[in-house]
Amino acid sequence: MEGRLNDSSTSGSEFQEDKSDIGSFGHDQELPRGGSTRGQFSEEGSWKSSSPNMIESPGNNRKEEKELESTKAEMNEVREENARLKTMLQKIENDYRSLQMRFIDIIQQQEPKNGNSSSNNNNKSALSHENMEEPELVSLRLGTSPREPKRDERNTTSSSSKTREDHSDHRRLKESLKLGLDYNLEGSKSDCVEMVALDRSPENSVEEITKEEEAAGETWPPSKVLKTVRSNGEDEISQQASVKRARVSVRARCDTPTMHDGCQWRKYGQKIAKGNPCPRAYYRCTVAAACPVRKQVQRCAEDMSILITTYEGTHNHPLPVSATAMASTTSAVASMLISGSSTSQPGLLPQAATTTTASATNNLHGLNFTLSDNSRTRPFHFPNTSSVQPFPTITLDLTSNTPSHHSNLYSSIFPQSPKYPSNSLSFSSESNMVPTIWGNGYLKNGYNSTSNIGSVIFGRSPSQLLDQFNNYQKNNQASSQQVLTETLTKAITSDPSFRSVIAAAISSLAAEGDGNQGGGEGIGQKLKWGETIQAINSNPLAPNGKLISASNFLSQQTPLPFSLSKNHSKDAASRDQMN
DNA sequence: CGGTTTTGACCCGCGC
DNA sequence: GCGCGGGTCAAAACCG
Repeated sequence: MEGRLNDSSTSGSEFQEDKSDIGSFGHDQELPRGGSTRGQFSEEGSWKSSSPNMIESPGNNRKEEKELESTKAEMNEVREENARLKTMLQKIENDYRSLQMRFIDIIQQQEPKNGNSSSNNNNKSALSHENMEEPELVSLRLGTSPREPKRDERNTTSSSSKTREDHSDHRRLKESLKLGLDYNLEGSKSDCVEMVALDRSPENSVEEITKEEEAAGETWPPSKVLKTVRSNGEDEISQQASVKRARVSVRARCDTPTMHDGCQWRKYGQKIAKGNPCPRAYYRCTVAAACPVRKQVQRCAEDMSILITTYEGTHNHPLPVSATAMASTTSAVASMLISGSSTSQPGLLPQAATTTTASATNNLHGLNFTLSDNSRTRPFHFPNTSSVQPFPTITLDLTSNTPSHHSNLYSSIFPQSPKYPSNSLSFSSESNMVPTIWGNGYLKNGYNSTSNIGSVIFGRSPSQLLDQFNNYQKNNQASSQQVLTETLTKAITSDPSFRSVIAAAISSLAAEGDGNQGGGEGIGQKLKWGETIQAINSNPLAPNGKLISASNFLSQQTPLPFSLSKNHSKDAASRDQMN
């Protein structure tokens, strides 16, 4: 897979067909594994050419042998690194456990004092209290609350370490914990709702960053805000906002006009995009009036059965459980992109940043994803989307059973326009792990507190994912959700790579401090995974107490201070202002 | 009647 | 400056 993007960015669309099978190639999953942790594979012409599809002439055999050797060597390196990462993860888990215990102790001590002060505090107290009772039942909200960013400065040292420092400040303590990880008892519906009530929109967070407002999510209207920002020329704000606006694109086979992702959408526009006879539909989330989330839906011109849904923004409201799957997935993936695209690029993909190929592929413990830097290369045109991609875009491809095309679609579908010289991150369900499953519509009770829907289903083949997806669409039954939950739990607990991914997402969310991602995923995003959460939460911790950029953490184990890329923010900002 | 969809117009950025 | 294309707006039409 990895090679595909390279190919796509350098060779043009002709390669799409040839390499389309690479993804299903047996060791495809194996090779990338861990490769992402370094980006060593990024310069691999060798990497990609190891693919059988590349063997088109006898002369290639020799070359291929060499490449095979080098690839093996790389694999060994990667394995070693994987081992290191596992060790590190283990250590971090232990750290987290101790911190968690400490936190519980603190809560227990503080609880009697604070009693019933404010409603919010009540909520938090309740949550904390519940955590004490069942600390292992943790709900994870992959989005940071809008407010978090503000506290992020404090919390860049990680929520955990923060708790150590501020024993006296109960509220801050709780809030800091809320930042990267919301604790919640899954069993309590009301808790879920209230938790969400604490959520604030990402954009709000942006505003709050600058205005230090304490107002709740009322100030939301994103477009309004943006317009105001535009008029006021507050570039920084808009930049910050735009930085967050990574897009997550999901490709899946779907017969219906739009995928059922559990959210309510209102169509506000339709346009025929150049190069694709199929109209592109624009939807807004209508679950909440001011929800900034939008999605674009368009059929793939190459394969009409493939529906490309691009999500942008973060929900600023509680989501129905059935919607959290997609929301949390996109949020997590987007946050990975955001964090990785700016700061980690040099670390992750040194080659990508310096070579003309400007595209590199990696694999995250079997989670294939690709970082492509098209800032220098002119991505070949793909008929489906000639549209400029103002924001970094991640593609989740669930069409891996597609015999062709898709291999290169990641790069082609979302050619990073020169306009936005950032990395794009693509996931493929071709890997043995990954992606997403959707719920279908609302559950009867709105929020199903008892079903801890895993939003990301790993350890399944693409076809399995699709099957599950179809099941979801057809049946919309809690039973299948239960299956998913189990699958998720299993995957999470058994596969450190997933934990790493989630850790990346969380750490990036926390590290960004822009509070964008999260708000909304709120309640529903409760990943029931017991101790796994520990690893996730602790991963971001760097030795120096600072949060590691997710990608950096994953890629190099080297704690690097997180910083936002100005390039990104600027470019994205200009786009943002359009809204 | 309220919410959603449709659809032409409009705005904006970009490239030439 | 102009045209193009993407994205959004908003009035009208549609629907349950």
